[in-house]
Amino acid sequence: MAAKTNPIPSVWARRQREPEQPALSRETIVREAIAMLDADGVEALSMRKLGARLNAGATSLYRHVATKDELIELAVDEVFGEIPVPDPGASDWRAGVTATCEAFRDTTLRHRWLGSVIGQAGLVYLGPNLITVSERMAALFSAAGFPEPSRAIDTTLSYVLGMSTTEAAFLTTVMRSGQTEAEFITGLMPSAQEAVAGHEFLSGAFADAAAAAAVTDPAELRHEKFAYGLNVILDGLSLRLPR
Amino acid sequence: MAAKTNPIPSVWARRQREPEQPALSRETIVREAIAMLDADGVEALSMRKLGARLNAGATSLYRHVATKDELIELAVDEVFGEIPVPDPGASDWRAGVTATCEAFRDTTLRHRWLGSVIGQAGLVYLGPNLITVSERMAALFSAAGFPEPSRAIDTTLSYVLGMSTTEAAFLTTVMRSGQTEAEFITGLMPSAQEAVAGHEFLSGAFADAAAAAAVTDPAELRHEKFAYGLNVILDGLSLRLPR
DNA sequence: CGTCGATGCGCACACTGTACGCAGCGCGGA
DNA sequence: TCCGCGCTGCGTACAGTGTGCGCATCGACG
Repeated sequence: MAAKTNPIPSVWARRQREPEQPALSRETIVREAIAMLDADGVEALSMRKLGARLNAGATSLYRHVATKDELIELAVDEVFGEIPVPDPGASDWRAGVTATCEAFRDTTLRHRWLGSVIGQAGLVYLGPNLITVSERMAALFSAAGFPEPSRAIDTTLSYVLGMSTTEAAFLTTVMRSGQTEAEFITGLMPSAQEAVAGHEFLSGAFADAAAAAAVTDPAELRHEKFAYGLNVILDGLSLRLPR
Repeated sequence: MAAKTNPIPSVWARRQREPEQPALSRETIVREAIAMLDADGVEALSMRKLGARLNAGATSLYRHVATKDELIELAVDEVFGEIPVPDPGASDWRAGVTATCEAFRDTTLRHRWLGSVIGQAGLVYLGPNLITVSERMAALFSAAGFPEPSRAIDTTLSYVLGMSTTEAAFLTTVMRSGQTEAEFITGLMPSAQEAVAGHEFLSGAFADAAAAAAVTDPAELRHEKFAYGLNVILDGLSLRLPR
């Protein structure tokens, strides 16, 4: 406080204080926003809290980012940058596409807010990283001989998006409950049981699911479910390969 | 105002005023909420505005609905009630599943906010109408002889959800622009062109898409894309039918 | 007629995104 | 060396949000 009311004696001492503090920049803002989103979800991200986290006022952020929505767009494209897509020729097209889809799923599960905001704004972002992912997937499908690579991309990514979003939302509610996934599931069973009561076919499916949950790690079950659907799609696609 | 400060003379006259006004009930609240959501999207729904629309105060709604999120849950399940699922035996299983998925898509496009809120809360709603849809789809797949109907359901619905969500988000931004879909697309082309410049495969796909857009109704193109992916999935599934 | 439960409402609180105008710093020109 | 200007950050302010709380009213029932 004394330094503040009388800045002269400490002025150049303070200059040297934090040479690594990069002030405010679009990159640090986006990075920290992603950290907050990862930690507490999309409704916990507020400009004031983000500013505080960067030792800045809320409105300072607006020098680097036009609006909160734009910030989120930037965050979305940033995490799309985490998705690696193998080169065609590095392997079987199926292996390449599978790896890409798995990476997409991993990213969505690592950043569980992705599903919500994509639901609000769609995949229409056109951010450079998403474009790169698309381009490399197109290369994969083209090299495999698919006549309409973009159709294949749309089909696969829609599936991956829908499934991962559902998974991410589920995991979010699990985490909010403070329980492990297995605990949450067993806790949910009574009401689920009741919900499917009287529904002939669902009761059967429910029984099967309960049996499976009793012996297998829930995360593994989820992954298996994801892989099943992905294989269905890849099978369907390969029927469309010429010859 | 006179009537308000001195209510006596008009009191029983006023009672007869609007005998059809059902006061406030959970159903009317949900219905009106859906209307607001349809009109202006999820971020335009506020308890105060909804209350005003029902000639009520904002907090009155809380007598019938615990929280805004719960209200949205109710709205979601309500619109799921619009999805008809044919009986097994009414037709080919493929036709039945296709009809269901088309209905799901139609509902999502009619209520374009669905994608956003499902992204936030997942398909974990367990509302009665969604359960009914699942049950009837399970019946469809079971009757066709699928050994694991729930796997088939998860795969198809994930795809439909992902694709419809993306479509809905796109349509929302189109509407916000005040243009028709075709206008919007042609307006978007320059920047899209620029975005894919330097990306070999995407440029090809872009050229194809532009050519197609020039001769065909965009809505039809979207539907075709949806149907393509759905057929891919159904093809993949039918490989899993026992013999 | 008296009471009670259900319903609606006004107020208040904490919090949001963001427009606006001011304060300070560092740098280019005189 | 000094001046001025543009860039950055901040404090204040405004309109709007979800919702807890306690009061007023009103219909039904004992």
